[in-house]
Amino acid sequence: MARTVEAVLDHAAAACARRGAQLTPLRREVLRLVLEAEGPVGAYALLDRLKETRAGAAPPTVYRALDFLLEQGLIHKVERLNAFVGCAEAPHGHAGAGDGHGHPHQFLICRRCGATTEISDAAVTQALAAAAGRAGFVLHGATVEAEGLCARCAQG
Amino acid sequence: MARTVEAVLDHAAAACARRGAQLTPLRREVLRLVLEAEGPVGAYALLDRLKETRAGAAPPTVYRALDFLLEQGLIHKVERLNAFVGCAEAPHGHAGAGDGHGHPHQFLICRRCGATTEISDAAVTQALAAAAGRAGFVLHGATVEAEGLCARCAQG
DNA sequence: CCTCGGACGATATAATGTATCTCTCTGCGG
DNA sequence: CCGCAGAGAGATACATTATATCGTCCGAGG
Repeated sequence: MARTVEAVLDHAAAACARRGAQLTPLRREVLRLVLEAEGPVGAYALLDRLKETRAGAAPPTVYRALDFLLEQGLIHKVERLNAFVGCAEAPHGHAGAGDGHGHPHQFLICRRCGATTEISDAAVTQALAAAAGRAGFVLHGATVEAEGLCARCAQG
Repeated sequence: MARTVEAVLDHAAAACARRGAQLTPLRREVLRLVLEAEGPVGAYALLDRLKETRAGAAPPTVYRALDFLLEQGLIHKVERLNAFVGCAEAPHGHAGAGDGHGHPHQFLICRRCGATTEISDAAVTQALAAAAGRAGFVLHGATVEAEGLCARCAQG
């Protein structure tokens, strides 16, 4: 897994460079922390972890890095949790499309175990686009976060 | 408009009573403030307004009332804005269904003027249910918030 | 060399949300 | 009438999330 994360980081750095942005050591470190987390992580949890290697880290340190990573489509914010997760599709490469910054995606959030799964369902995206269009609304992006029980928790 | 709000409040009180809950004067006052607001209102904006008539009001005062109103399906929370709006369908009467607490709904949020429109699109709801089912996910509710330009702002 | 802009450090503060404890009111059984 | 249980609400403190502001460093380009 550690190797995988490093590979994703390298890939992310290359993707940023292609767009004229820089995945600086700090930003890379924050991205690593997000990717290494088991699920969605809060900004202050990241800050605590970041402080282990960067004593001077403060809230803006983390938020600036997170903003950058969001813009680059490398992470997503889970609005219902005020937390962040790595983008499941970032390794496959894509840039600021569909969501203003990022690709169309949806989250399935388990209320029992907290597991958060990213999906990218075309039917949902299309249905929303159609509904918005019907209202004369020009769609730039959407937050779609489902709550319920994941397959594992639903069985138990 | 004032008459309309009062009518909605009376209707809401009746709906609560039917479910064995009470729309107390405090809760009614908070609901009134939400309904009178032009768009989504933050909890602390409500608190400030509430203090005009209830000097002792504190954060828990507002949050408890908001929690109650959410449970009763009389208001919704807009996660992207950390703000609250009256439920567009509450006047027509419905109770905690589809969303864990509330009916399935979606928001269209204008990034220019902040206008927030509630819609209830069956195709979106169904597409999301289908996608969740495919992942073995038991859906309880969903937050669907689109961002873009409302019809008015898109024209200008 | 200069200076300009982006990234980052550092401090402070704002905004949002909870925990907890107490008090009061109300209805109800003794 | 008394006292009790439970909901609603007051009050303080705290926790969490997010932003504002200012200063410094450093590399790119003139």
